[in-house]
Amino acid sequence: MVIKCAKMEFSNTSFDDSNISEEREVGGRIDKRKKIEGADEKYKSKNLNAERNRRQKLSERLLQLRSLVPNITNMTKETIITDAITYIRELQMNVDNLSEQLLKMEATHGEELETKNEEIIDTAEEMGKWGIEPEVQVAHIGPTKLWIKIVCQKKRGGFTKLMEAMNVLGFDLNDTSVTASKGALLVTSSVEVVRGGITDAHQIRDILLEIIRGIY
Amino acid sequence: MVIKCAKMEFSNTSFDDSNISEEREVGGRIDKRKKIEGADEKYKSKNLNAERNRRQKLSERLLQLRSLVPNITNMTKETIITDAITYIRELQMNVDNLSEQLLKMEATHGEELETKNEEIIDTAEEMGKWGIEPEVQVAHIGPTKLWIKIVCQKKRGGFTKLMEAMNVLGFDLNDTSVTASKGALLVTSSVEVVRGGITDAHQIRDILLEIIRGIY
DNA sequence: ATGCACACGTGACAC
DNA sequence: TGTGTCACGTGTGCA
Repeated sequence: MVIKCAKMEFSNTSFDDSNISEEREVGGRIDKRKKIEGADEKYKSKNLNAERNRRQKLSERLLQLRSLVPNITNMTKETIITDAITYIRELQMNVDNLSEQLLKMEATHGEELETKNEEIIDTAEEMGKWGIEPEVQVAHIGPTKLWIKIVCQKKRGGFTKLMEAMNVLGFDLNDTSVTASKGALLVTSSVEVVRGGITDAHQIRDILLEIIRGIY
Repeated sequence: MVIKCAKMEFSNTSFDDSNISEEREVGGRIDKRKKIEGADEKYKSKNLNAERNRRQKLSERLLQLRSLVPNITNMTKETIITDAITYIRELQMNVDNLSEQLLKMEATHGEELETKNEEIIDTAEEMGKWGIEPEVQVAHIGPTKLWIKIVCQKKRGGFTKLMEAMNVLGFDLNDTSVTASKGALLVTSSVEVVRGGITDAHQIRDILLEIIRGIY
């Protein structure tokens, strides 16, 4: 394989290469090739500048890529690309793991909700099977004393929420009896209204209805 | 800038280049430069093969990088690197978003746990302030009838868990009274043991103690 | 024909 | 000394 000498003979015009004909920076190094050049400057390849621009752009891109990759082993071209490859693989694994964890977390949340819904369905079915209907009764048994009867679906934490709600309403529970049976919760309670709490029976009934509806 | 013709004259030995002197694959294209070559083969640069290997390795790396990036705009070297850069940026943003979401989710979970712990501490402090101690009493009031008294910290869902546990133990709750006060929960219940459930009072007491400890 | 992208072989360095 | 990396200027095929 031989390249003909006649075709290789060339020269650059002194115009656009005047800035680099004297000294050229090449990756921090100085290309002193000009020192062995002859004096004849005649021919210039057409795509010389194009090739220079192409090389420059490519080097810039390579530097950009270099700046993106944190793990640096070497400054050489090949290692830049290799590091970029390993970094991309790392990032891909990272994304996979994270999305997997996120999916699991969402799945557990969905599971919880699902089991809760199943519980509700179960209790609702059971209540319906036994002809038990949600019910709230409120009756005055004194100026600040109330008798309350609640029949609702049995649900985890429902009783506690009911208790908290009644505390917030300003009810002081004197005595409470709870019976859980057939998927339903029967609560009878004698309460005393304190701190200017609500005393109107109908209003209390509506509020309690809202509460036991809000639980589900 | 001129490169001397004498220095550019060169040739390759027919040995290690015999496989490529006839035809060379260059990126899917065929380099037919050999057709204009002369017949003189004398000089070979020392690092010719080294440079060839270097270029080959670099091309391989570039191809690897190419295979990793899904979004393809062009097959050119520069676009390969550009696409890789944009892809890396995408992956980084992806990782950031995912980890942020994960952090938020974990934070909400941690919040819940924290509030639960705060609740426990509060009830424990309140109970201690009022001199209320956790307590479980079990007494026989018939062959298959038990009277149970439980004093424990008030905790969301604790009562329901207690009920479920007693259901699992084979207890049928005839009547139950619950009083929540001073951060404590007082439960008195008369239950009937069915389906060959446990009837030994001490054993039941230990189990109930384990349960109310397991709740927290 | 014109521009573009590429591989090639080479000299110059750096370690 | 050699080994490896680089930029360079080209030749060549393709759109």
